[in-house]
Order: sequence, then structure tokens, then C-alpha cells
Amino acid sequence: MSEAPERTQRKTQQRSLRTKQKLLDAALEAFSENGFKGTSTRDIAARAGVHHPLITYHFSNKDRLWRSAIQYVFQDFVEEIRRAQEQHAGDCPKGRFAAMIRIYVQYAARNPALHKIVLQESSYQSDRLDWLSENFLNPLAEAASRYISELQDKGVTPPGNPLIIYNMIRVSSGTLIALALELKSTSNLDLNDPQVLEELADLIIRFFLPGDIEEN
Amino acid sequence: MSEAPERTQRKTQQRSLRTKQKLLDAALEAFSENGFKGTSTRDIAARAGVHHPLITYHFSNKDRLWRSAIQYVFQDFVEEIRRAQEQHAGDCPKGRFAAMIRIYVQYAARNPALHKIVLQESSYQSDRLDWLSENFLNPLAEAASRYISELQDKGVTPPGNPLIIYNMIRVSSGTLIALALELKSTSNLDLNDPQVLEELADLIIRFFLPGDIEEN
DNA sequence: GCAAAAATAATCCGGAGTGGACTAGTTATG
DNA sequence: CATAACTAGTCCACTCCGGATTATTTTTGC
Repeated sequence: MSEAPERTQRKTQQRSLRTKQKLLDAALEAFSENGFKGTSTRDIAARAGVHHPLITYHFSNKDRLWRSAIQYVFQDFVEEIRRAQEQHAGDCPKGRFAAMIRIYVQYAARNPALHKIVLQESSYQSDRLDWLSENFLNPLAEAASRYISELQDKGVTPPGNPLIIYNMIRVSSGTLIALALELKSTSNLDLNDPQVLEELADLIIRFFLPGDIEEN
Repeated sequence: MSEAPERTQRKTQQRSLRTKQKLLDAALEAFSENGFKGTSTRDIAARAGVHHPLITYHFSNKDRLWRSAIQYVFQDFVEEIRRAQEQHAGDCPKGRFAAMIRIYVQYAARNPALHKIVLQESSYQSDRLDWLSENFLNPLAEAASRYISELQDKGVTPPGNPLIIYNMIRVSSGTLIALALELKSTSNLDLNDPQVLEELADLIIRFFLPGDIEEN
């Protein structure tokens, strides 16, 4: 068959990338506050300081924008975790996991959208929730619970279903931080304060990794 | 000035109470799924199997309905906690707290709306969140953290900011259960299964109350 | 059993806000 | 400097919203 007309393919312009970036950031913020249904494309555009039809231009529609935003934040997160693993490859198992928990807590505080969006999407059944689980949440849960199993074998973590334990740790760190607004109002706990964050990480380590360090 | 006309004051009819009840239940369900903004009075009325202007008739407006629903579920919850405290008044401190945790878990599973609505309202600042904190969440947090302090003095719970520890326990139980939909999808964990719930409660007790029982 | 109060049914309304299509104009690129 | 890439500005058809209003039915107290 005939080839495509072979017109010159120009590279994407810088300002285009900037608009896309602004839209992604704005989308994360908006979706994390009001959920998918509760967020209008106009709101996102306004937060990005951009005209709203540009969403159609760059992302086709609201749903694709949502998926792009999720991919963007989760890939960044996974990358950070991967780097941390490399960096602490030489540590003892408990030290390694403790380091991961600190990273997890720090990341959750810096990117509140990550856990907030999961909360938003968990409130009712939807294709988005399934997609989120399948592509991002499930792989993370799998890897983490394998890790916890090993720690249990080494006696660092008490026995019990690793999947449940992983989720306890996850909500104690990420989800708790996602509730920062409420905790500030209810308990006058400021989870944006680095010191409080450190205290939280210490407590998670103390409670969930109570066993002694073993060298391997 | 002149007295009120002194008309006969009839008692409220049974069917009125039933409609109110149906509306409250429907409101809790709807608000927990879609939040305040995301829920329409029409949706609530439809869930209750009732015409939507009846909401105005019985509760004046959407906001008052929301507050009534919250009061309804929280007062029921507090009452249950109070009964449990009486019932376990004779137990040792650790046993008493462990019993409370089991009650907490069971209640969260039976009334998913309680924690889900808190999640919904925590996603952005609002008068409702302040009202919720002031009237219900704060008193609970205060009482619980005093309790945890005592347990720390007795060596049952490791040291650390009792407010943070309380919130870790809270999210590990209630909030985790509120995320049942996601956990089912992500980890194939069924938090409606009584056995899984029991396992969760056991784990919370094991991790957060690791110390030995002391008789007092 | 009957007047009147309480509760429910059935419409109606003005308006806000939705996602997305479309066209005209501007800016960057080869 | 022609043209592709991008953005501004309008527009539209539509759904849905919270609440007001009126008509009708059901229950209550006498």
C-alpha cells in the first residue's frame, strides 16, 4: 500500500510541554480534592492558568487526562522507590525496610495527590479503580508483601498475613498523611511539619519492625 | 404580648418517622460514596424510595440532612463504645483496649459510612469538616489518646506521641475497612469476611499492644 | 365520623455548570 | 517565510441542581 504522505514531522514545542505539565499538575490537585466526577475540566484549566479546550487538544478528553496524571505521579513514585532500593542495597534487611518507610512517608507528604486520589477512587466501584489497582496498586502490594514475608522469616516483623500488614503500614503512613487536613483540625497535628513526619516514620518502624536487626 | 393561638399539638406519625429513617440511611450511603457536593438530594430520595421534596419537608435542606445523618451514626457509635467500656470495666487495661479495638473493627465493617464520610470530608477544607472535628472526631481522639497514655505508663504500648498512635490505630482499622473496595480489587482481600476482620483485629492488637498484660 | 393538621405526591422553575466541538488567530520551526 | 503546531475565544446542546409551590391523601383528636 502507499506510504503516508511523509510530511515533515516537527518536534513538539517547549511551550506545549509546559502546558501539558501545568495541566497534569493541576489535574492531580483537582482530582485529589474533588474526585473524578466532582472535578470539571474548566476547574483544571483554571488551576493551570490555561484555556479549558486545551485539555481536549492535548489529552483528547477528561478520562485520558486522568489516566495520564495517574501515570505521571505513580511512575515518578515507583522510580523514587527503585532508586532508594539501590541506594540501601547494602543495608541489613530491617535497615533497608526502615529506609523505605522513611522514603514512603516523605513522598506522601511531598505529593499529597498520590494517596488522596486513591482514596477518592476507592469510594465506589469504577473502571478507573480497576485500572488503578491492576496497573499500580497491585504490583506494589505484591512486591511489598513478599518483602514483609522475608522480614517475618528473619524475625524482624511478627507473623500474620503479609498483605494485611502491608496495608496497615500503607494507611498508617500514606493515607494518614492524606488526611492531614482532618488531623490538623481534629488533633492539631501538623503533618506538614518535618518533625512530626519524622516522628510518624519512627513510630511506624517501632511498631511494625519491632524485632532486632539481624545481619545476613 | 398575646400568647400563641394554643392550637392542638399532634404527635408525629409513625410513617413520618419511617420516612425520616429511610432518608437518613440513604443519605449516609450516598454521602459516603460521593461526598457532600457530589451527592444530589434527588439521589438520596431515590435510594430511600421517596419523593425528593420530602427532604425539604423533613430536614429543611441538604446541609441539615447531612448533619442529621452524621449525628445519627456517630451517636450510635459512641453509644456502642460506651456500652463496651462498661461491659469490659473489669478486664485488665490491655484486655479492655483489645476489646475496644475489636468493637471498633466490627462497627466499621457493619457501618462503612462512618469512616467513608470522614474520608470524603477530609479531602478539602470546609465548614462541615470543622463541625465534624469539633463535635465528634476531637472528643474521640482526646479520650483515646489519654487512654493510650495510660497504657504506655503500664508498658503495654511503646512510647511515642499518643495522638499519632491513636490515629495509626484508627486508620489501620476503620479507614482500612473503608477502603474495602480497593483492597478487594488490589489485593483480593475481602474485608467483609468475618475471618479476615478477626485477623485484622488480631494484628492490630499484636502490633500496637505488644506489651505483657499487667493486673492492676 | 368529621374537621383540621400532618404528611406525601406531583409539578415547576430559574439557573448554573457540564464535556466537548469549532473557528479564528498566534507562535515557533524547518 | 510557508506551514505545522499550538492557543484563544465562542458556542452549543444538554443534564442536573436545590428548592418553592400547590394539590392530594392519610392520620389524629375531639
